[in-house]
Amino acid sequence: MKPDRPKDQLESLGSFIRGQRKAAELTLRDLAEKTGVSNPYLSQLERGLHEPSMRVLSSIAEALEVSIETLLGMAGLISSDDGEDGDNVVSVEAAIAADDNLKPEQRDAILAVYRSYVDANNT
Amino acid sequence: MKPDRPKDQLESLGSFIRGQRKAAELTLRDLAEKTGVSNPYLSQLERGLHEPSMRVLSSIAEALEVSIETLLGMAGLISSDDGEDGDNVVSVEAAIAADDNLKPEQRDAILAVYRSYVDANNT
DNA sequence: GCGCATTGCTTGGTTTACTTAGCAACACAC
DNA sequence: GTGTGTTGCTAAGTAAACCAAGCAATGCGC
Repeated sequence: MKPDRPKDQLESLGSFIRGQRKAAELTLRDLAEKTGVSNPYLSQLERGLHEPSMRVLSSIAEALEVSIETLLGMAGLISSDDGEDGDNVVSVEAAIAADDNLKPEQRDAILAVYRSYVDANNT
Repeated sequence: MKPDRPKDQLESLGSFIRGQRKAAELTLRDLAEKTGVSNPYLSQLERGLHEPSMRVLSSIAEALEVSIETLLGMAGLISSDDGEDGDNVVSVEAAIAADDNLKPEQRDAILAVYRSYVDANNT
């Protein structure tokens, strides 16, 4: 059984968002406009009543100028784990995905090549 | 107007997940069990038909042993900044070299593609 | 040939994220 | 006092995430 208490996490995420919003002297409607999320929903998020989607969360992160990792941490989703590097399973896919020397379409292309190889070898 | 291309992002996220799952030699049902997400929904995610919630995404990240940042990157949500640069060239090359799913000639081919991209972008 | 197990996928429904319209409370004018 | 303009919030509905059940296809043993 997982301890699983997303309730507190959502509340602290909400409080954090509210704090950041107030610090930036934004109203709910201001933030709604900047994020493209409706103000009533933002209100509910700040009170921990809902779990926002990635899209909403990243919009908020951008509007409030905090990193999305910070928000994810508050939501308890990045929590403990491995963030660090070291020797995590080095996968080609992960390395390519993380490589900012590549343009998105180049990433897709190279991944497609890679996958086609792996696929062919597995079948 | 936003360029609005969540479609491609979802598809590449899905492809990436599928690639990682295959690389780990897991079936959809295996992954479903590890993540607590139903296998039909995973199937749809891998085909880019839905945008997963943070909860689902982080479950998948954990099960596949990739960082959630990587998945967010594939989903186009971590987009811009994030600093380090330079030596992920090394890591991509290292990852390809260490990948025993690839045959030697496939390794060379993929490395050639990768280097040509990086080269083109740097000049 | 006939099972039967395992693969990925579709269908139909439940739950939950999210929006649009609107309300109560506190301001500052007049 | 009665506006008008804010603020945050509630209510009711729509859209989308997510699940349980089951189907078609492939593969292996008989």
